[in-house]
Amino acid sequence: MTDSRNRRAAQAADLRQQRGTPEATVARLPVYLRALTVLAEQGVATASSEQLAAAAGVNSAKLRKDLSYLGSYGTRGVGYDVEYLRYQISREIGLTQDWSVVIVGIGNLGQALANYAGFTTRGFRIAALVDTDPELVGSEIGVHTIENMADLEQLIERHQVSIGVITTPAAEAQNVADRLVRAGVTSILNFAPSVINVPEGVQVRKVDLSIELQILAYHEQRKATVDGAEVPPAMTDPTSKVVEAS
Amino acid sequence: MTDSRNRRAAQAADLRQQRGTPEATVARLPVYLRALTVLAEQGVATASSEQLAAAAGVNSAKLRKDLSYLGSYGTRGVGYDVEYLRYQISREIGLTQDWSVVIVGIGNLGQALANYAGFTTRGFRIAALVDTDPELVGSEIGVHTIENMADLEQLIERHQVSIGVITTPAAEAQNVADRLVRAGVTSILNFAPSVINVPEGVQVRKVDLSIELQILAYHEQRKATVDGAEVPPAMTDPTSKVVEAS
DNA sequence: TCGATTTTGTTCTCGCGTTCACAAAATCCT
DNA sequence: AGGATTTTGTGAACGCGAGAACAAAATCGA
Repeated sequence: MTDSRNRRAAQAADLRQQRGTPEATVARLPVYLRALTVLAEQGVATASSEQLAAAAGVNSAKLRKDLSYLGSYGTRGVGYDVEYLRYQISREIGLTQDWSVVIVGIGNLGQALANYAGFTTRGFRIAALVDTDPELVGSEIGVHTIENMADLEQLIERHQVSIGVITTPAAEAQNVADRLVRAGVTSILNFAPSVINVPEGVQVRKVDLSIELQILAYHEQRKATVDGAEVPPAMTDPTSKVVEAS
Repeated sequence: MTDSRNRRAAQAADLRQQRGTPEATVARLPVYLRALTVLAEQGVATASSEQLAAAAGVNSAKLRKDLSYLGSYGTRGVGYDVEYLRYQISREIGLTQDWSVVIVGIGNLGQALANYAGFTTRGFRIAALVDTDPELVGSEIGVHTIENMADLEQLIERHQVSIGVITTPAAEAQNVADRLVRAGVTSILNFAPSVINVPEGVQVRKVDLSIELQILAYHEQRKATVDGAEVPPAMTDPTSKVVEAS
């Protein structure tokens, strides 16, 4: 009785006051933001949860619940004011201020990211491009000059960088991450195909092309084997006892 | 009674026989595979779930449960044979055969992906690079020649492409996806910053740089506001009605 | 002014995924 | 040979997120 009352109270507190927006919701806010931007460009002033959800590719109940974590920004019977909601989400995400980003490793991918338009759009600013290769250091990409990896710490301090993007080979990713963290970076976006360890309180997100492809391959194979019933061959005797690796 | 017996039986069936590997597990298999490859290169023949989990950056119980969906490939008291497990996971994912991939949109990102080494590694083969820009068509990237978008369908058929990678601007992504699907592609990896709709049975995975950055920004802001207690300003009168936000 | 209609915000239920904890198997040591 | 030790495989509990469903608010029309 007291129990159920407490639980209900805790749940209600969770929902709004206790500053706890679920991770799953946070991950969708940028999607809603983009959908709203598209609608705004089309001149739409007000949108229902149904319309918004369709534009964002999600269920409308889920969208409403997600938005309810930010506050009551809709109007019953009417919908959401596009501009207003857009601003509120921007504010919640933290795009009302600029974040300085450093890109470490200016290979193919690093260059592509440096040129990526979506990067420079409101909210993020490339503070520096960094590489170890003496051939690259000093050359220019767009408006940026590639800086020397030796100066990483200074650059981070000077430009107040809080977000680091790692586009180095896998072997160097951990080392780069360590240096970023030591220099004060507290969020890392890792494109290198390796797991990196960071201290508590540092956010890491990972983007891995080959993992994505492999997940797709898994489903492809499932389709193929269900249809054609082609079963992959077993490995030649799983080692006599357990080992004697090939 | 009969109910609970049925449920228990169903659960047991789920676990191994009913060919149902949970999505969350599937998404981690590539990570385990990479960890195993690293261990193999270091000459490690056998690894415990604890070691493997550390290398993959996950909890050991989770790893054991994940692997149990594939079968009993470990030895109690000993651990897992690295080469054997590596093969089993490869087989489960579907890397014992090659998958043909087409990349549509050869801008900065498309070029970077085309050159990406991890792409060509075992399991995936770039069948074609495609773009609409007449300036690009015919030029070469590595061993590949950029082909005309008009020939997309023919290329897909000729090379038996089952996986499409979209690296076009957002505005064209849906159109490209439609054409890919109509031509027989059943898996899509979408780098364009837009939601794409596909029919049932077609797998889509989305990689979005700016969404990742925004998620990081959210957490950065949370850290900043918790520490410094800096509260973002409210919007100037959010439309006459709706509110008058505090 | 009052009922009908629309659409949000929220409660409730269900299922999935994570984690704990332990029994079952395999090895090692005496 | 047999007990001690290691480590897997899995049953069970738990927490989070998804979705259905509905009550509360706001508008509209008569």
